[in-house]
Amino acid sequence: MKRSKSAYHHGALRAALLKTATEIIAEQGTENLTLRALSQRVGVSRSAPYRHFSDKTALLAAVAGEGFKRLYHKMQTAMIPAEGDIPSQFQKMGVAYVQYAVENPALFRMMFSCESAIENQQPSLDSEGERVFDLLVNTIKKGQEQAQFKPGEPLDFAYVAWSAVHGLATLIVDAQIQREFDLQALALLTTQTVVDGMQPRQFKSVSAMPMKPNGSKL
Amino acid sequence: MKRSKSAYHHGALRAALLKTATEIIAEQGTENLTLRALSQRVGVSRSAPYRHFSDKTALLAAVAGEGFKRLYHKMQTAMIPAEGDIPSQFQKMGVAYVQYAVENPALFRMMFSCESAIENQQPSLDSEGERVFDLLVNTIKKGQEQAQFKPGEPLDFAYVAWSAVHGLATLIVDAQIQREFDLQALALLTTQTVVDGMQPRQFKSVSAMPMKPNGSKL
DNA sequence: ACAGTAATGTTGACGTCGTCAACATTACTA
DNA sequence: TAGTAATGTTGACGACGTCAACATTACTGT
Repeated sequence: MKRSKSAYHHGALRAALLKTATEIIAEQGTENLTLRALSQRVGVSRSAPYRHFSDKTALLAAVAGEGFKRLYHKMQTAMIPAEGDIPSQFQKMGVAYVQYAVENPALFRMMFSCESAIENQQPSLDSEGERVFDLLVNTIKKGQEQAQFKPGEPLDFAYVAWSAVHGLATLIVDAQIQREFDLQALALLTTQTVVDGMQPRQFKSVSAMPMKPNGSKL
Repeated sequence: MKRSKSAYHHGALRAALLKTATEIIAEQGTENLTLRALSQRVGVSRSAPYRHFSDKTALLAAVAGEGFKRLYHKMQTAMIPAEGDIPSQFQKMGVAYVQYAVENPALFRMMFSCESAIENQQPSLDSEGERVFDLLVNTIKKGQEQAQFKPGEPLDFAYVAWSAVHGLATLIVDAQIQREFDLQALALLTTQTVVDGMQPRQFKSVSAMPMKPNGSKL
């Protein structure tokens, strides 16, 4: 642990690379992240990262994994204060999701563009993302048990809800929705609309129709 | 138009570049599109594209513009058969949107990742996208006039609806939702949920959901 | 304590890419 | 028909990701 003398070995290069890469991505965007510039900024030579990551994509995947971990944490803590009120929990998760994207636009974009490019990187990436999704599914299930949400396959509704907030986040991050807009209000309206759309019909007549439209694989 | 003799001048290079670029993007993804490979495939030398596009980004922007044009057309024709029934029009637009993304995953992704990178390319790119959006806003306005949708700023609801279908499309395109899933049904459920969420509070329930238990692929 | 090996970091080099300048060829217009 | 604009080509440059060969340090068993 002698950090003073010969600094030939960095000591915590992997972590430093992840941290600095995240910074550069936030500052200049993922497409402007260069392994050489990253290495230089960390104070190491250009091909040192290859001792810790098989290639650039693997490094990005690791950064994305960190991003998912933080997103998961943010969503989880956001829904705590709404304990008991499922629709409110639901809404707070969604707003936190959008907020995370607004706060980390380039990272957020990279998180979802890199996963499909990698297909099957180390499991951490997928599993982190799945934890967020499970959180959503479970909330929907609980809402259905409490008759706050209409019946139906929770997985399908989870995808619907995820689509709504993910779409809003993506549109903001891709500058399709100007940041001057009241994004907070828009996120609330989006989640509210989804919640309303999932609400069971108050005065139902003949509908109900426990739809199970998912008549295909999976 | 002597195409037989000396083919020093291509004649329609710009169009050929756009066409072939679209093909390569569909085949290998945008990140694997190379100006050199594109030029070679068109049968022209590597820096010929620079006579028609200031740089690679400009070419991609033009391809994206074509993509928006086709998306707009697909949505517009999709809603025609549902004339009069605003919610149905609404839903058909959304499903067409998702379907377009499923059919052109790489192009769809590029269309939205390139726009923010370019900021202010030629106006065609933005305006094409705005035409799609205007279509959505007008449909919502009409729906509100007919009391099919609850009152409120149409622009906000348009963003909500756009977010829902765009999110679904993005998640599919980014392989977050497996293609084995019944995407048609998911698109219908998504649009239906948004429509329900935008419905004014009332007692009667919506008629049966137009779910086709059949079509597993769009 | 120390040799030997694994881990980690460096340097040089290669191939590919986007891009530009200089040049060649063709189209078009006065 | 001359001359200029439009279009296409070639050579070159710098930046990038990546690898092989090498240098340095950490760590292990004895």
